[in-house]
Amino acid sequence: MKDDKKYARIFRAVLKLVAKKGLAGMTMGDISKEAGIATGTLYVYFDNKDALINALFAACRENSVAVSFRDYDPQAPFKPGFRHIWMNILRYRLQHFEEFIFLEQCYHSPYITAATREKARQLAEPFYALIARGQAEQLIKNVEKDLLITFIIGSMNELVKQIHYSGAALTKARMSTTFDLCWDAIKA
Amino acid sequence: MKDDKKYARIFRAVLKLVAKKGLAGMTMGDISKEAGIATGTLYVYFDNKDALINALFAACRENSVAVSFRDYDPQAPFKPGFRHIWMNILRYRLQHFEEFIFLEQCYHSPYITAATREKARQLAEPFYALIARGQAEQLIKNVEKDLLITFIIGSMNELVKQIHYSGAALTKARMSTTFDLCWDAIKA
DNA sequence: AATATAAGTGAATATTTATTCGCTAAAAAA
DNA sequence: TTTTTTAGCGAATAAATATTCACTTATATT
Repeated sequence: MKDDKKYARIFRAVLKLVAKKGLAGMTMGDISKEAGIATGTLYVYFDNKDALINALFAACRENSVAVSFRDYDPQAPFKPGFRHIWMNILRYRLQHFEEFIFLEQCYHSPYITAATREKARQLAEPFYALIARGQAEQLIKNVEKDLLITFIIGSMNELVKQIHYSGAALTKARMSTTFDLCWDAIKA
Repeated sequence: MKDDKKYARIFRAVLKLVAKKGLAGMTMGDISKEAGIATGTLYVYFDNKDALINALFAACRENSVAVSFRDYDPQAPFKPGFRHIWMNILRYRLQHFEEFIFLEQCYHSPYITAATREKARQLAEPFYALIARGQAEQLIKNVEKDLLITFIIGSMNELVKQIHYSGAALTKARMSTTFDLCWDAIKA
């Protein structure tokens, strides 16, 4: 019986390796060694390297969305709700930096199939709904949602990298400051 | 005598291939074929694949900074000057999307050596100086420069990708709108 | 023009890496 | 318990890829 814990170990190994060597430099041998299993065992769990990466990508994307909306109360006023989600995302990406980098690497990689990509795109729906609400309440600029979302996510992603690599501590003050940048950009 | 035009052809081939197949999927054979030269010739111009990629990375980084400040008048008032630079960057990245993607791919790649990376970092100096001026004139929030720069660049990069992939035309109106998002975020 | 030096070639080689396979050990079914 | 099925192994194989090299062609030097 295939072991769920083994899937987890393989995934963890891949995340660690991608952060260190990039999708390019990571071999199946590296993965098996890092996971503490035989190379052949990887092929018991996955058809090949592509399948492995696609499976991990899908899992990470799904997880990412779930985490974003954790403890979000749709009844609460817009701005605190938005702030809560924004903080969720920032915190999670910083605390699971390897997962974040893996996703980033995948977006422009030929490993990810069109099908996997399309699934990932659909997961963005809740974010569009969120922005739509903000615009309906006239709290957010009436600008194309695509532009707003990319602006929000893009600035955050780069901030995550900057904070991580600079080794700066993520104080509450710094989080608030960076959120304010974002909010001032999009507020009506 | 080594031919400058051949360097250019090799570089152009790499940019095209990376956009299509990623740093990973691009072989030396691919490059020579795309550039219309023999595989061995690549080794006349570069020691190996790593050296080739590092050289192109350095060239692109330098070019990127030069382009950013093209026609910038330091005597002009801050906001129009900043806007000019911002537009330079956005336009260039959209018009030279392959170059942009190549740089993005390199940042997290093991191909890029620590030395190359350090050189690239130093090129960012003019941007820090620009932000410093804006803060001195009290036009820009008094927030850590690192955070501001990553915010500006991060949001722009994601916008470039979004616009490119959505196939949306880059109208003047859309450029103005996106600049306003950025300015509202950082203005004092 | 003759000679020397350097660029250009692409098939051959070396290396790296994904994948397979015969086997053993464990787990499930009978 | 015996049998069957499945997980796990890692050396062996196959495929892909970087790099070399003996040779040709072009360019510079005398």
